[in-house]
Amino acid sequence: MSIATENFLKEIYQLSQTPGGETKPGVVAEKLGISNAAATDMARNLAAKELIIYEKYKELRLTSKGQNLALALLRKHRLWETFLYRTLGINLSQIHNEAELLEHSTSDFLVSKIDSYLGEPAFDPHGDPIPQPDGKIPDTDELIRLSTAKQGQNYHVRRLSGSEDEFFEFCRDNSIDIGQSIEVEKHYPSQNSIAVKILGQRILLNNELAGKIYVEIKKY
Amino acid sequence: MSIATENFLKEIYQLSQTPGGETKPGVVAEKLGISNAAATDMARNLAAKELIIYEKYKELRLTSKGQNLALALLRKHRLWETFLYRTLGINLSQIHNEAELLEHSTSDFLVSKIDSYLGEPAFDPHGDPIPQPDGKIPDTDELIRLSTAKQGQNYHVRRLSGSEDEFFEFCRDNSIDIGQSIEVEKHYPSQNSIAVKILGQRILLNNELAGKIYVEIKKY
DNA sequence: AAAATAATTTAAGTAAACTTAAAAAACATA
DNA sequence: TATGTTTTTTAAGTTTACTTAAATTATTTT
Repeated sequence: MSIATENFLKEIYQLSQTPGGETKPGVVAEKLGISNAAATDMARNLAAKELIIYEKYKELRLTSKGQNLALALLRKHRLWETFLYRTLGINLSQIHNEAELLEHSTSDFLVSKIDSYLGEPAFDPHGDPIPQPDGKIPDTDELIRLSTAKQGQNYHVRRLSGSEDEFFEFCRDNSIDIGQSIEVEKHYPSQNSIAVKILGQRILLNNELAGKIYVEIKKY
Repeated sequence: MSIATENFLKEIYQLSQTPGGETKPGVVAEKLGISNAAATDMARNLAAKELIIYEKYKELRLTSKGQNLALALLRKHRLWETFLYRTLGINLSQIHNEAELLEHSTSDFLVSKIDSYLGEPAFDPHGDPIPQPDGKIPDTDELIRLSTAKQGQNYHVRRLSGSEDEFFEFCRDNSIDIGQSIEVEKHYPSQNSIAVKILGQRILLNNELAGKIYVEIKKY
C-alpha cells in the first residue's frame, strides 16, 4: 500500500464524514493537491484492487476493505497525535503535520505499543475520536457542530476538527480551546456566519469554520 | 529527497565505515535488495545532484553534502531506536526495523523534540554512537571489534552493531548483551573464527559476526 | 429544451525507481 | 599474457503517480 493510495482512501473517508462533502474525484483531487485526471486514474486503480467502488461520473465509495484501511490509517494518525502532544509536548497546531507523515511508516505492532503506552485513549488532543482496533469509533453523540448550535445556548468546546495550520492559529488567537465556555449569540444565515461570545469577546465565525468546532451543551 | 535516495546514501556511508567494505554499486545493490543496474542508475542520479562522486567502475564516494544527509538520517534512526527502546519498551531486536521506516518520515523539528526528550543521548541502545546535530560522532575510541580482540584478555560488551534480526536473536540466545563480561579464549584464523567464554560457556563466533560486537578492555 | 458552463474522463507524455538481458570493462587465474 | 569469470554498464521495458490538453459527459442557467 503506497502513501498516495493511503492518503487517497483516507481522503474519501474524511469527505464521506463531512456534511455536504462530495466524494467525487475533483474534490479528492483538490484536497490532495493533485489534478482531476490523477484522481480519476487513482480511482480506477483502487477499484481494480477492490478498495473502492468506482462508476464513471459517480461518487467514489469505499468498500469495506477500503474503509478498514482508511480507519486503520486514521487510527495511526490520531494515536500519533496523542503521543506527540502528551509525550513530546508538541503543539496542537503542529501535531497534525507530523502525524500525517508518521502514519504511513507505522507497523501494526508499533501502533499497538503506542496505544497501550497511552492507555488506549478514545480521543486525540483535538477531541477527534480514535478508531479502535475493531474499527468502532468512540461515541460523539452529545457533540454538535457549532454551526448548528442553538442561539442563546451555552456550550463547552469539545473538539477542534481541522487540519490546516491556519485553523488552529485562528482558534488559539481567539481562545477557542477544548473545554472553553462558549455562548451562541446569533446566526446570520445570509452571511453564512455565526456570532459567539468567548471570555466576554464577541467573535464572528463563518459556518465553514464553525462546522469544525464541536460543542456540548453546558450542564450547570 | 526520496526514501530510495536516503537509503542509498545511508548504505554508502555504512559500507564506508565497515572494514573491508567496498562502496561499489554491486555491494550497495545487494544490501538494498535491488539489481546492479538499479544501483548504477541511482549512482548516476545522485552524482547529478552532487550527493556522491561517481566515476565508472570506481567506488562510490559521498560528497560532504551527501555525507551530511547520510549522517542526519543515521541520527534520526538512532534517536528513534533510543526512543522506541526507552519509552515504548520495544526489544533491541525490533527497534531497528521500526526505526528504518520512521527515519524517513521525521522532520528536523520532530527529531530535535525527541532528542531533548531523551536528554540528548550520545549512544543508542545498541551502543552505536548517535551523530550529533553538527555532524560530529561521539567517541568510541576505547572500543575494538571482538574479532580483533586479544587472546586471553577480558572485556565488556559495549556495542552490538548489526541490523538483521538474526544477529540479535543470536546475541540474546548466547547472553551477548551490552555490559556483559566476555573473555577471548582463542583465535582460529584458518576457520575465520574466534572462541570466547561468556558466563562459563564457550562459544565459537565467525569473524564477520564478531566484527559487529564491540568490546572494551575490562578494568579491575 | 437548448446553450453555456463545469466536471470528468481519455489520451499522451513525464519522472522515479525499478526490472531483465546484452554488451563492455575489470579482475582473476592458469 | 591470454582466457575465463565476475562486475559494471547500457539498453530497453515496466509500474506508479503524476502532468497538461483535448474530448466527453453532466449540470446549470437562460
